[in-house]
Amino acid sequence: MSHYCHKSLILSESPLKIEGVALSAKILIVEDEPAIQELLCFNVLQAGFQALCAADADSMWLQIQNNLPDLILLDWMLPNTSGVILARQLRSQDATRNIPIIMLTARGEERDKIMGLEAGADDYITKPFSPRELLARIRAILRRHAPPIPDKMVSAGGLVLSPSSHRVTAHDKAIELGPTEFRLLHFFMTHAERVYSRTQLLDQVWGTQVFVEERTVDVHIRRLRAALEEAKMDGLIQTVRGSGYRFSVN
Amino acid sequence: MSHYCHKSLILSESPLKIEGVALSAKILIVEDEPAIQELLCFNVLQAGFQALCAADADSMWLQIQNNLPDLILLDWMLPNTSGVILARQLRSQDATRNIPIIMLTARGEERDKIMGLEAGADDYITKPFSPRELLARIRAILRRHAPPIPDKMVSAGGLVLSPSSHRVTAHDKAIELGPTEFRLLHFFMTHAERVYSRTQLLDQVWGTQVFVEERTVDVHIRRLRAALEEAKMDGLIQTVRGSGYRFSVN
DNA sequence: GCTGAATGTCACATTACTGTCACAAATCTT
DNA sequence: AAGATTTGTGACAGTAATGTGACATTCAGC
Repeated sequence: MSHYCHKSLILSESPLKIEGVALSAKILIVEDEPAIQELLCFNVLQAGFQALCAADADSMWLQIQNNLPDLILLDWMLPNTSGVILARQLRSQDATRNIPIIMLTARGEERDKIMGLEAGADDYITKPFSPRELLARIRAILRRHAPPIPDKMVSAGGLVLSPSSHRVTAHDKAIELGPTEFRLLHFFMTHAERVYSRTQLLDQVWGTQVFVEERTVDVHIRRLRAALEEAKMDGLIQTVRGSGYRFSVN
Repeated sequence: MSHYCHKSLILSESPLKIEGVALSAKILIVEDEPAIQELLCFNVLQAGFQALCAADADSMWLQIQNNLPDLILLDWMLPNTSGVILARQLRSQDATRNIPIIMLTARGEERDKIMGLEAGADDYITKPFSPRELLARIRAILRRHAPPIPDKMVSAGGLVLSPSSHRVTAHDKAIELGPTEFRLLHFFMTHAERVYSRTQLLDQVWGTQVFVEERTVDVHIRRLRAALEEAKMDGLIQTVRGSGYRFSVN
């Protein structure tokens, strides 16, 4: 019989979001083996998600009817049916078409994996798996399938930067930037008219974990300047000798 | 049971600030291992922060209720729970949502680190760590989360000087100054209508460590005058023969 | 394993700033 | 008025800060 995991209320207090991943995401676990179901459930809850459980196809559909999940963990082998078939069925219905599926399979053979993916799974994971790996996959999938976050577009000095699409345009013309230069420009655009030292920029753009030379900032500033110059957007980043750099529309 | 570290009053005497970081910041240490807690506490206090300690989740919440910390050092492994879960809970409450968290983890694996960050930690540090590293991280995080210091704009005699953007303008027109001239003008604008000897200016603007010729002041005064004159701002700096210089709007 | 993009680092080039001097100009003293 | 003292000014060289090209390494994707 289908049932909520008994722990499902512990951690699903508030629907907060971190980095675009809805932490309160509902995850439907479809797995007939009780021990494994329990394990999955525990890990999923531990990570702060809501967990719904089903042991067979019927209870799965029941759960879905009650409560549309954000992601489905689907066992390859189920009583009377298989995960591949269920995946096909899920994909064929409008309501469930866009719910990502992670397939759980005991067999490590390449062919199975491919078949699972062809059947419509977004990812697969082979048993035995580490909780860490499982959760990493879940997060990755959720992140990928997250509804396009209302994009916090930033515009300054004729530049338009869209964090979600990772694009920068000047006069509707795209500017190609590497990841670091993108973050650097993003930071500058959201902190214009203020001087930042190399150390501050390293903290803000690179993070505190990495330790790179301060002069590396100069190099990236140069690369960013070069990219902006190519789009005829010179002079936006000014050097303040002895202090650092400043982004300014003047 | 929760408790204040017994040394917590020793070093938290004056609420001085360095580089915009409030040194009197309250840091909550959540760590069950007594030896490590003691070590953390000691280092944190040594650095001039206030330290609060908790050995488990309950005492953590108690501490928070009593005294909202500015930063939380959170152990990855805690009795009955984990730092990841606590981090999520902290993030889900309005009162604690914006308190930065540094995760302490014994495991060096990349995946754990990433998971810790995804859980809402702002930074992590792997045991064993050096006190220097720990404090560097703490300062960096505090610096990053510090409310942007309101820019202490200075204006006098038609000039506007903004330390944070490192700019001087006269009638909305920028005036280009070198570092020393900038500091000199900043000092004058904040100490107008008063005569300063060359020695005093050297102390205030150059610092007491350096030893340069007194006449060097004259040269910089001249350069500053030239820059101001170019912006049609003459006569702001007057020579008081035999005594020094004075900044005055007349 | 190969390939290409991204990145960090270095060495070297270039620039900006600074301090000092010599001398000119101004101001004071007698 | 002449000399003494103080300040203004232009030039210059040394130095520190920044710009720049090249290179090695890493890493994902194939």
